[in-house]
Amino acid sequence: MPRSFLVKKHFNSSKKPNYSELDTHTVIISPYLYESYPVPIIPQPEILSSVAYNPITVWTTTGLLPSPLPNDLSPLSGYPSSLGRVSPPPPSDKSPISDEEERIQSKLSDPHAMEAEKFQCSLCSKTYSTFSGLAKHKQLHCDAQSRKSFSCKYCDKEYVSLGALKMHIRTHTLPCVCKICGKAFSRPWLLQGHIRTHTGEKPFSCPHCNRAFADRSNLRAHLQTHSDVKKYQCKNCSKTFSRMSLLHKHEESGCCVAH
DNA sequence: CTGGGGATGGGGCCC
DNA sequence: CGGGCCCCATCCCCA
Repeated sequence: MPRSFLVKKHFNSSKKPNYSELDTHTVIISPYLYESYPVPIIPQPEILSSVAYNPITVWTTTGLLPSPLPNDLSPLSGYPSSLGRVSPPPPSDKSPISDEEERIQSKLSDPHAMEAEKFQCSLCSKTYSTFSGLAKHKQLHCDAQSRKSFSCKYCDKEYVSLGALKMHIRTHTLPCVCKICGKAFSRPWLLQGHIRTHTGEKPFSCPHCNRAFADRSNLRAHLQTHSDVKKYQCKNCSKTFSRMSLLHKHEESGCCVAH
């Protein structure tokens, strides 16, 4: 489910950035974050398989989608397999237009080649028996290309800004690696939050009770339990819930059907 | 089945 | 433009 209006679903008419510049390097969080963790009981990432902990290689070497972090390497049970949700890469790499123009030029100079092969669009792989057919098709693409669009090479998502795309690509490359358990994250602050699960640090305290939380969102969810007013109401039975997910569960359990 | 905690993902916003 | 943080959402697990 897209959570941003920036995400565009349509797939053609994409503008490809220079991915060699987008691929980010592994980020190791400052060692002081690990100081309160007594003994690393799980192998350090540097002695673990580079295949397992270098997600970049997963897509570039296979082109398909095995799980970047095999389940048996995940030290913490019950992780939602977000990695498994990653969509497979598009079937073919899109080559620059200039390359294809070169190819077409060489075909024009070789009539036999023209008969033997079809003209293929570099953007959507559609093929045409004639050059003019391809040219017409590409005109449509050019119109579409005038609308700014940056598409991900790992999945079919598109973004209106390069920055948004770069941020998204981190969700594939997962450059932030936990030194303790080797789990990889897309952003440093996600890793920091994860490290708190090792250290037990809970910086977010509830003002109404003694509970503390490692994550602000979880504190916010907890605060709802102190509130008399539940934010989420079932449209059918008017029952209210403290969390959207609880309302969804309620609806899925058949309330809406029953009414 | 319900409610709540824990962990995580990911786009947006601000500096 | 990038990093850090915010906010929302989701999933899993357990009582």
